[in-house]
Amino acid sequence: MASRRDRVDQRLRLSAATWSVLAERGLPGLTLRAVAERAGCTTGMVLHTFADKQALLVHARELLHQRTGQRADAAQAAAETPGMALRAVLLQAAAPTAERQEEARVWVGFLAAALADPVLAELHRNYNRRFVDRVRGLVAAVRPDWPAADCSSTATGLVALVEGLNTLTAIDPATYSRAAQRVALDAALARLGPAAADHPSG
Amino acid sequence: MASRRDRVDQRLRLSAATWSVLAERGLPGLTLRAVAERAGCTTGMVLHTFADKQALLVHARELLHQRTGQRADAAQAAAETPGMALRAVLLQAAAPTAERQEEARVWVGFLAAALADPVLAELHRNYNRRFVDRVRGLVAAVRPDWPAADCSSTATGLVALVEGLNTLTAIDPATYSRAAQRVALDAALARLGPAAADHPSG
DNA sequence: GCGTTACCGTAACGTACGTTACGACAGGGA
DNA sequence: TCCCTGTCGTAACGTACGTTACGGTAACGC
Repeated sequence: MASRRDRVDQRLRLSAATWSVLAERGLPGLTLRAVAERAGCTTGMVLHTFADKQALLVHARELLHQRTGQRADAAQAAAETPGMALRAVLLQAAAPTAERQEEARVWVGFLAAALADPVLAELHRNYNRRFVDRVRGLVAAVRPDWPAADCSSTATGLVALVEGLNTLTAIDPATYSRAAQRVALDAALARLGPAAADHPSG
Repeated sequence: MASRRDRVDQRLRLSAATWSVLAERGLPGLTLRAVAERAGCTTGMVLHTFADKQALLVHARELLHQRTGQRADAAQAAAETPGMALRAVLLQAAAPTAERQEEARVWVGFLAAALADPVLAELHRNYNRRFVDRVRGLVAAVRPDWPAADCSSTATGLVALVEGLNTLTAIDPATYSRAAQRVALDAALARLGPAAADHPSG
């Protein structure tokens, strides 16, 4: 066979371009032509790498999940105690750095797309439940004395809070600043007792 | 002039149809033709009532705000204590009745649209800040001893939680059931002291 | 009753979309 | 070297969109 270019790298670049366009132009601006232009190629190449638009969307969605998962892993691994790990994981999921703010916009875009696309909806549910599981595990580590049901409900509540901070930050960063997010998160974590609130730098 | 039909009623029906289509087909499915079909008329009539698609979107967005505001007013007025009012307002904003679940989907659609449309974004910010103000006032009524800054941060946190419950319910009603929402909300309200948690029926 | 005026359905226009077909080109195997 | 297979840019197709122009129609003022 001839000129076997790096397909994996191409898929990655294209889905990153998808992401970039989605963050900048929103869901209506996400067209194959815009993605191709952003990636520096043509729509022909895009549809040679992905079967159709949905395949591109799905891959970009998986990429988003992969990145958030890796960052959560890193935050969790760097923490010294379960309480700090829980706080770090939640904070990085909601923190509005410039890069994260772009991710929040992309997240909202995929959420809206998922409302009309069963495949994306299934992905979204799976990824979110995985995140809930992660948080539930950390909650259980912080409060081993709690029954499983309490850990579960606490986890869903914390995830909902983070999700809400995410979406609200995407549309109104002025009201939902980084400081406001931290305060809201620490207030929720205070319910877990002093162990979770025990953090050095704030 | 001739046959002065009820323009106000027409605008209301059309924006309701916009809403209905948005809930059912999502943002990509929201076309003038779909709205016209749902409203039982033609695109010509739609564009005689509204100047263009964005005007229709704006009106539908205002209608959504109006309905949520009215329901919040009702919940607040029916409560006997400030604590119960706060809980009722937050619960009705997050509660996944069938009608409310449709509203949650519409809300997400408008949110995604606002990310690419400055006019809708401005509306969204204003309406959300108004809701935060409402919640802040209720928090201050429940805890008059708290400084304003604490009431403010508590309000933003509660709104973020409700918003997160809303979006997550829209995409995954199984995980975020009505019961799960109530538990998460009551857990957050418990931070305000026993006054807010004091509710008769649950 | 008739002219006028507003209303709204019909039909078309231009554009942009996702997708497809085709041709040029470049790298291995004989 | 020649062929052959895979790659990707080009160009077009059909469709659906937002929007506009136009004509018929029904109600008021006189």
